Amino acid sequence: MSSAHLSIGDLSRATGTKVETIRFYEKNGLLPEPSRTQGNYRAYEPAHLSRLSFIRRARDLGFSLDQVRALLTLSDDRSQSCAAVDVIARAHRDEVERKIKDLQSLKTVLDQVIESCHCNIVADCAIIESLAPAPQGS
Amino acid sequence: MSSAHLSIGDLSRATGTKVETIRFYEKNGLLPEPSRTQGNYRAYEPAHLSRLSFIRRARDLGFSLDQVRALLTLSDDRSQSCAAVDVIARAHRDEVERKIKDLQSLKTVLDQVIESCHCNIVADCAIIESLAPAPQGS
DNA sequence: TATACACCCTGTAGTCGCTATAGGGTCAAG
DNA sequence: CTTGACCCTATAGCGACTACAGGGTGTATA
Ligand SMILES: [Zn+2]
Ligand SMILES: [Zn+2]
Ligand SMILES: [Zn+2]
Ligand SMILES: [Zn+2]
Repeated sequence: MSSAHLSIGDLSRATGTKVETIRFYEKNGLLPEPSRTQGNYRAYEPAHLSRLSFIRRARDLGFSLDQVRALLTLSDDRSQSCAAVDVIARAHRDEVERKIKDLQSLKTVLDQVIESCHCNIVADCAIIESLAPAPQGS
Repeated sequence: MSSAHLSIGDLSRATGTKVETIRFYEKNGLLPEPSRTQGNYRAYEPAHLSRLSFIRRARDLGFSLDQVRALLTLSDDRSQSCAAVDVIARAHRDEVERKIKDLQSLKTVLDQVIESCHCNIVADCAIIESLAPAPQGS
């Protein structure tokens, strides 16, 4: 029946996840504890592999571990409304959107600062000047 | 002469930096240790305030503490060429640019995933489906 | 003078999502 | 019988703070 057990290294290779990370997910309640072999090795079922793939895809999409935990719980109760799923996904997208905007205005400032530097000595450097609040002298 | 000493709270209010963060900067060599009062309180000079402002502005622009440290060192030796300043600033801008691109393609995927959800039950949820690698049955 | 209160001190531990050791045990092949 | 790949636990580190715990200081007021 259970001849198809997978080692932690198998899961690692199958999902591109470091072995330590898989153990970390287990310790943090994202991946259920598998059974063990005689030699105390973790022996995973195919369901573990599915679950780990789910976690990794969600992580690749930038969901936090808390969000992944919530998504996993939701996906386990398949008769529920998916409204809660939608809330999590939209909240995450909004945050990504906000980060993009923040970084874009940051880049605008950086571009200006860098543009203003004419590569003289530090005393005249516009980059440094833009960081320093006021010249110390006078 | 030195009647204008500033307390750590003064620096905190003047720069919008938490007191603990100021002590953290000191411990990590970004802000030099100030003299102390009789009661062992930190007593800052105006130069400390300038330096802290510099740090904060650089942090606001997203420079890492290592980069800030380097910028501070460069700004202290005002006769140097500003080429090194330029290198740091451009490297940072490139990284910001890269992050924007990464987040934009991430957002594209999230938009697609969210768009595909028609708010039925979890069993049919396109968001969950896009995370799960394959249905367990069959 | 007591005491309340705001402020300061040190030191340590927590956050997030891993990653990297240290110091061992297991298992199959040669 | 030893090598080597794999596995185990436990702990500490990353970056950049933040949040205590458990005190001390300094001043205004009842
Ligand atoms: Zn330049
Ligand atoms: Zn310059
Ligand atoms: Zn929906
Ligand atoms: Zn849905």
